[in-house]
Amino acid sequence: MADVAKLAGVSVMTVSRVLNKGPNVIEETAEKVRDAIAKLNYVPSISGRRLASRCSYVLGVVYAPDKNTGSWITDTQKGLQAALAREAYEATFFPCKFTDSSEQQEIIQRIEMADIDGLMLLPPYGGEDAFVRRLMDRNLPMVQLEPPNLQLAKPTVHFDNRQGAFDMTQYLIECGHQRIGFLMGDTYHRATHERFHGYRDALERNEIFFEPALVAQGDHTFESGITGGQTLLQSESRPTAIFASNDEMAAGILNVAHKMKLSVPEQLSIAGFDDVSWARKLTPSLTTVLQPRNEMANLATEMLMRQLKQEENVDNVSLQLPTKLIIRESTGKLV
Amino acid sequence: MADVAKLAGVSVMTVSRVLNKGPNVIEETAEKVRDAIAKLNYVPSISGRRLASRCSYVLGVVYAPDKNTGSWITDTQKGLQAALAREAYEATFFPCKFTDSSEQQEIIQRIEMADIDGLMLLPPYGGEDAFVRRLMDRNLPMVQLEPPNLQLAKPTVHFDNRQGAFDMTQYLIECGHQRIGFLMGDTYHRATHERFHGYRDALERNEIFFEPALVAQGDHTFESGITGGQTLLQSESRPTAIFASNDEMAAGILNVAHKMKLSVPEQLSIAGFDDVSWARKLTPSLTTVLQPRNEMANLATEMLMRQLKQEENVDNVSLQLPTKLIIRESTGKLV
DNA sequence: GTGAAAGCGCTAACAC
DNA sequence: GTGTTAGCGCTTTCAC
Repeated sequence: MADVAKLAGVSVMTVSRVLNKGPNVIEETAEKVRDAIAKLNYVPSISGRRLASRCSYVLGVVYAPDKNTGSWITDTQKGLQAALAREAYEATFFPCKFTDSSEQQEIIQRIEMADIDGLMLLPPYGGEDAFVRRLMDRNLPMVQLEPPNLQLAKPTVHFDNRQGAFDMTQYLIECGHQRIGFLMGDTYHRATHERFHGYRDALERNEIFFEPALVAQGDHTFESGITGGQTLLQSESRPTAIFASNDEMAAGILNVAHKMKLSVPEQLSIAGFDDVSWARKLTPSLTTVLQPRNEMANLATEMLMRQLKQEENVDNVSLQLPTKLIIRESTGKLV
Repeated sequence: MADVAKLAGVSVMTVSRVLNKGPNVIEETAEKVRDAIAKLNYVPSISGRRLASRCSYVLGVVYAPDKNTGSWITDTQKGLQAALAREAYEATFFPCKFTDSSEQQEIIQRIEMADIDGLMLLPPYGGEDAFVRRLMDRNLPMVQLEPPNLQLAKPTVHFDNRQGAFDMTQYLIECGHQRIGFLMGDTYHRATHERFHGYRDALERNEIFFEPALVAQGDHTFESGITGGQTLLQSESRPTAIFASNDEMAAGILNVAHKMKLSVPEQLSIAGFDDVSWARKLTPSLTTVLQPRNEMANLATEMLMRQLKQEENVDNVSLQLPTKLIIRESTGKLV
């Protein structure tokens, strides 16, 4: 930078101002500086800037690679990176196993060491989790995506799961289904309850009596889709449609249906939730509820950024995003 | 750090030495320093270290989120993060669209700005690509994962695709198949040719005459699996098994088979390559070839690290990793 | 074994 | 509008 200043015949301060698009630089001077920069092939040192400005221009992202079997990470990264590129920020990732507290301690240490300006929490983190509370104590600007618990998690960006599930159930009913099974997800997660509510809302709206026997408990894994699917399909009064609380489980039910020689959707409709990247690649392709995850990450990043720049206090912001019904081949009228 | 030094009654230099596990610190002194660190809840500033040591402790990863429909990124991140955690390094990601050269210019700028110590290139990058060459000119330590072209890409870590494809074809033959279709991937990619070679090797070994009519051209997408599958299955002398050059395309063929009411694997065996995360969630679950991608990333990271530490010159290293046959439900004997 | 001095490349604060 | 001074928190170098 000193070289640039010398070549441009100005002080380093002016160079710095040009670089940061600061005010108080006359266009003519700025031009000279830019010329010098180009001539010297100068690239500013982010480390120097970080140290001097006490700001790292890095956002941390905490996620659980093993739990996020959906496209959470990939989708999130897309939205995140789009927002970051605009602001010349970077991201650094903290993969967690989401298991024991000794790991939590270690992650917290890594986060502290990493020198980040803000933190983004992906599911299954969030809410009242001891882990999150410890992070909040560090009072690092933070935003939680689709947290398991909404109350204790502001600021947050989350989906309207209830409406999404309502839409799906309503659609299945309109297809002529009256006996609609529901495969629940992990009960500790907020979205699970919301989706179940949406399902019940739609039944009620259509004056269909809710039958507990049509509900099975899963845990969001493919395997639980298989066992849950078996439970529901082997019962005497088998449902004509099953709505699974996520795509993984729906894939498991698809597998069960195949083995029971039930053709989908002619004899059984199957729907999922999430629209993971491979939902459309299943056979038959899966009807599901799209969560605009990259948009979520984009918005969350912007929120974090506004907070960092002190443009806005977002402590109480809780942004809710709509979902979208994606109708594919796995659902339809009974034949 | 100055505070720690004062409290421990030593100089900052000694604190630094303790932190970096440097030599020339008597255990007793080190203990005092550690106590002070604990008492003050001190966390060293990575920015200060970076600036002073002219080393960022960050590795860059270039990848194409839209092209990597498989589990490349997720798997790679696992292996990468495991290796990084050991070395107290971080990673920063550069998502690319892999399209026009104006984007390439921009990415190169972002890479320069990012102040990274080394670079890891994920497919479809690598080889003789102009983009890569420009990166190499920066002479930043670099390692390429499964590059499209091996010759111009050292150092590299890649899979033994030919052997993997041989194993799969051999297995299909042992299942009793004689007419085995092959769905090719993008021809610009090295792995495509290797897999095709492996397929032909196995045919030859078993004295099965190679029939060009049994080969269709795809481009690694699900859609090309559908069109390719249709081509192969609508031909008069339809194959009894199809080996697709990746899982995406195999999923497409599965879809075609379903629509043609061909039961898999009773009437048609279908195999893929890659073992993406959702291969086992297809119905029937997909027989495929596992690439230990996280191990690859782990090894690549270590190579890069050794290079950074000048422990080893890896300029000519080209590490080849074995693949593994994963037999699931989509293949079997003809019924 | 330990410490003092200098400086990494930048920006904050203020002076002009 | 622009420059000067000081210092961010660490490591390097060299002296002791």
